[in-house]
Amino acid sequence: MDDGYEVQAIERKWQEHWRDEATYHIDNDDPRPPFYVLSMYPYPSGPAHMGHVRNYTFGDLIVRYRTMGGYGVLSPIGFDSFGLPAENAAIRSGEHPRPFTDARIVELSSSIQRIGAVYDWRRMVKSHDPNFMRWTQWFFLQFLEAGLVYRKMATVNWCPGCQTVLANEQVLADGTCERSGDLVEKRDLEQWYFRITQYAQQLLDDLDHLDWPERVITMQRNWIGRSEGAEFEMQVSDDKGQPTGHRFRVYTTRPDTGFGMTFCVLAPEHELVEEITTPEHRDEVSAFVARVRKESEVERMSSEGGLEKRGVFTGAYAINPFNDEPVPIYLADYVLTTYGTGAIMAVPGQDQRDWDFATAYGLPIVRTVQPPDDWQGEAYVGDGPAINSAWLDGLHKADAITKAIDWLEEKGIGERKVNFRLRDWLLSRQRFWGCPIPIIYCPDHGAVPVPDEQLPIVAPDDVEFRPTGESPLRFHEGFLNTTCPICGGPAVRETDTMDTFVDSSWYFLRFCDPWNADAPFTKSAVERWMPVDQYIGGVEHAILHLMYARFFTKALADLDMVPANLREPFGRLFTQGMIRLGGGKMSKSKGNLVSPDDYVETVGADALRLFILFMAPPADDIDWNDKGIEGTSRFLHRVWRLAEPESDAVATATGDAITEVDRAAHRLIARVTDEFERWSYNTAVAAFMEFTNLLYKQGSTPFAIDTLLQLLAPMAPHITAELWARRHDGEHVHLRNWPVADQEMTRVDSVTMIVQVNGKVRAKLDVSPDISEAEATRLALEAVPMEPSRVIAKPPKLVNLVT
RNA sequence: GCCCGGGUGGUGGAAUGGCAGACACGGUGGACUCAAAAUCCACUGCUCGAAAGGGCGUGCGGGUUCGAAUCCCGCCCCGGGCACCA
Repeated sequence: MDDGYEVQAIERKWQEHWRDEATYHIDNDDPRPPFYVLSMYPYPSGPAHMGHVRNYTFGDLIVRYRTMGGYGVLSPIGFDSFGLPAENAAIRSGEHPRPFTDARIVELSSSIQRIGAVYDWRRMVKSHDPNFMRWTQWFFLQFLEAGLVYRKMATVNWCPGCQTVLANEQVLADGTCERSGDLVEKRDLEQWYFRITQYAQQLLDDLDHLDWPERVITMQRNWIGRSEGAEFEMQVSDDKGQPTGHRFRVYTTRPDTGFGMTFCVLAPEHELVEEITTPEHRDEVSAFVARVRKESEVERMSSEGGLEKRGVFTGAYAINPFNDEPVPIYLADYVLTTYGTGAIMAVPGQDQRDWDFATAYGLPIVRTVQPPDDWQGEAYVGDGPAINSAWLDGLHKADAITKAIDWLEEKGIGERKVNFRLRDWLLSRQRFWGCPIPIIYCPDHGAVPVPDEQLPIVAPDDVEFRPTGESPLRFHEGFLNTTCPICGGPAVRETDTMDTFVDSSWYFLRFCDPWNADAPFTKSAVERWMPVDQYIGGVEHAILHLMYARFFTKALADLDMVPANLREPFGRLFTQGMIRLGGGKMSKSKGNLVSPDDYVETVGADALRLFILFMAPPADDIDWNDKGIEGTSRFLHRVWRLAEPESDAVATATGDAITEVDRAAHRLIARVTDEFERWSYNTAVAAFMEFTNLLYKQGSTPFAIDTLLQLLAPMAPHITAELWARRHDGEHVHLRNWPVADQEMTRVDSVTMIVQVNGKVRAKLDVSPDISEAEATRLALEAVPMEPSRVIAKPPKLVNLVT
């Protein structure tokens, strides 16, 4: 269609304008009130896909909206540029990951710019930039000094596909790697950890003050997994109750059920297993322990059904401190060393799994809580009076728990204990393309921190990638060999690199002060911008990234590197829905990416942005199809023909229509502003369409058109910029203030009043918005003559006549 | 199993106790055109009816209410998270 709307030329022109004029560059001394908008920095995987377009469209429209609202908006972007895909490409091609990564960054940057998203590009941050790595390594050393980093030998999750260990958070429920999908194995390795558990309680408590989606908060809460209970000591004995001198501790959330303990279970890896197993059970126990050690997490968890095979009797007993009776000690694979004490008291009467185990092994079951009369089930976990429990009898759950713990404490064998499911964050990765851990191993001085002045430690360029996937750092003599910072003697470097989630745990702080060469940032720059006012990203980061970044922020505040009152990094979080294709996740590895380029090159970025906004509410997942993109493109052409000064497609309103149209414009301001605040972008697009349709019918006014252009400017920035410039002598719509609705003008003269009979619509009347109840009733009865027994009048909306 | 979401026309969706289906896609018909595209206009939940008009309708079954897509109870289905956590 030749209406003069030359999409390609116009979009290119304005993108160049915003870039060359540095419209969205912001300085730290900007006089306007600060507002920090951030979309999660992307992994540079190449050109943008639809998920990026959606993410950056939301971010961009907020940047432009808040700027028009009078804020000095910080809108930075960076790249999460370390990671496995680049390293895997390097293994395939033999080429170093750096040029590969840099090329992907150029591609992604250009396609982000091509959808019209604006940033302060001067502030760009890249994880693999030595200026950034230096501080990532420095934070590691600061945390080490503060006792928030430690090294230990542990059984860890090993992904054979990625050839590296994984944090617990990176292993899916089915025991596979969240990245490669490989079955995760167990290995014993000496690894570095962040002591995130030290912040477990704070990470839990501070969730209450966040303006975050409820489901993300719930996911974090569950992941932290706080439970209250008691830990107490048990004496190992023979079958007669004669103590052997061994002791172990158990953790329970139900100390009130102690009288119902009829056996104990230790984890197969428990340190006491060897010592307490009696000679006649040794063979069976050894075989069992060996088998469990060999099993992967998945096999261990999936051995459902055959409970008989999941446990073994040690021959030893422990004395139940509540009634001094000896109870048998079993091993079972479902008891984990990593939670609680690795040993439990089993109360089959009140725990279904214990019930099942007791049934399978012929162990006694004693109920210690009276189930309700109509109770049909087996183990009863609900509340009720204690029974068979001597001095606890008759007490209800909460009181009984308190009394039982008091008793354990009085006896000096136990105490109240809070446990968390959250475990420390394993940060070592056996990969090349990551930020090296700045540690030197000296034969005499052990693990020694690299001195600050030697930072950053950057991996060498002359490396050879092995097809096995092993990190080249492990074989690079030049990198490996160094001297001990303490004694100067020969020493070797740590070859592990950091989890890339370390980079993303502080990048948002660097954006506040990205040019700083002497420090990661100044406190004042952080104070100015943080916390992020609006953070935007995918819900897939609900646990990993968002938990780690919260931990970092709290730790940095406690280490006096950011303002002490900065307890949370992201005040407001929005998690957008995913874009799928045919029901499945869209991803590069599945090869089902739909490229935005095709649409940008035809209907243009504005139409694509508007279409994605219009398709669904921002939080909803979208199953991609382009049915309808013609609709938003058609709409923009209608706007063009309406607003272009040379166009005569739409008549100018005359007479009463002028006021009517201007009033509608004021109502549009009120509606769209409200919808922007509520993230109801799909209905805001509908409002623009309705308004445009109205102008086509009623005729336009300059005020109506200008209002439309200003309100539409955040969503469709190019066309509105062009039309505004043409209408207003080269002025910039994005530099204007956001319009404010005139209350007087948003008033309507008449509204539709519904007349119902018994809740069914029988008539619709046009009435004044401030009609009285009596008048409304009179008009209703006039429209539907009858004698109601009751009248529900809700003027001016409706009158319901009840017979 | 537990915890969150969600289920509305042919399709995406709108409506947070008060006109169900805004807006858009698709479809049908018309105008313009030599024709097509584009554009513009009208209609478009199902059903009975020639029409006027009526009946039905928001996963299923109950309930609360003058009035329920919306609130409550029970169930079914779909998506996500957690899952032997003691």
